[in-house]
Amino acid sequence: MAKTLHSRFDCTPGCSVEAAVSLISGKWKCVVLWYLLEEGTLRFNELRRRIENITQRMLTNQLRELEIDGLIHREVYAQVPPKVEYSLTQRGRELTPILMALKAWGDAHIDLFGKDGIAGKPYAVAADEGA
Amino acid sequence: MAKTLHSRFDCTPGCSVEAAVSLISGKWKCVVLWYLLEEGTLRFNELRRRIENITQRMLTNQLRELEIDGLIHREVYAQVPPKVEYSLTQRGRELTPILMALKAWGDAHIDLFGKDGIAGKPYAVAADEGA
DNA sequence: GCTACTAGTATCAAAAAGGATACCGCCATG
DNA sequence: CATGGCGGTATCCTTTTTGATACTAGTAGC
Repeated sequence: MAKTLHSRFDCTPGCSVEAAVSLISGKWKCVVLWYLLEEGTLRFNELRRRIENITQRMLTNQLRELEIDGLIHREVYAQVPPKVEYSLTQRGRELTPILMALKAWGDAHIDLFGKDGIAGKPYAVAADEGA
Repeated sequence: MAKTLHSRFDCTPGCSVEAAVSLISGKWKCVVLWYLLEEGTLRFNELRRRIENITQRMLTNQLRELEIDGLIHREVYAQVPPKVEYSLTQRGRELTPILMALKAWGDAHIDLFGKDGIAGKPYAVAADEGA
């Protein structure tokens, strides 16, 4: 299977695959992206309540990084009490195929992740069908 | 755009998207996967020479993790000098759509990553087209 | 007056990831 | 005899990431 697709591959260090992965590698980023994809627009505490277990610091953190990377939009309303809404940018919405592919793969191989899921590390059960 | 896809989304903490991402989040993992996808089977030092800048320790490390996750196959030949061949498992090959989607996105938004690429952090240039 | 809500910060500590370097046995080559 | 290729380990250290906790300002409700 190797030789055929050879042409368009060029994963030198710093390639676009690496780059794209790095944008969604934060511990909670894909969850945030997923919720925003699902619900369109959410306020800070709405996200916080949905995600559960995430600390305020981490949520702020992940949101900031996603914003810096141009994947989400942050809308601040000059009110009191404060109101801040988060939504996907166009660029963020374009991640959809990636998220879908990830989900498809994850669902197909869900057996890898024991009952404790990815959080609890031991997703072993190596598959040696060789090459 | 939100309401329509609602049905098959269920990104609770530990969802399959998170899980899948975590398997390719290592610093060199997607590069390794890419090379194996491209070339089919490679020996340890062949990978090492291709990747450049990776230390022996990190390569061993990433390969071990990929093996544990069932994405690559490690074939040891009882020779001297030693010979160890790495290749993708079926499960690993099924990552292809993900890698492709990542590459497509990365290529489309390559402008995000300044001349120093992802390695040098500052991929700013936020895009505020709102939602 | 006390409480809670909003969307955060600040500070500290712990854990995980990554990097540098040196070393291993064994063989072939020079 | 020294060197290099092979596929790693072992050890130590630094950086990055994540987590826990406490704090902020201004308003509303009790």
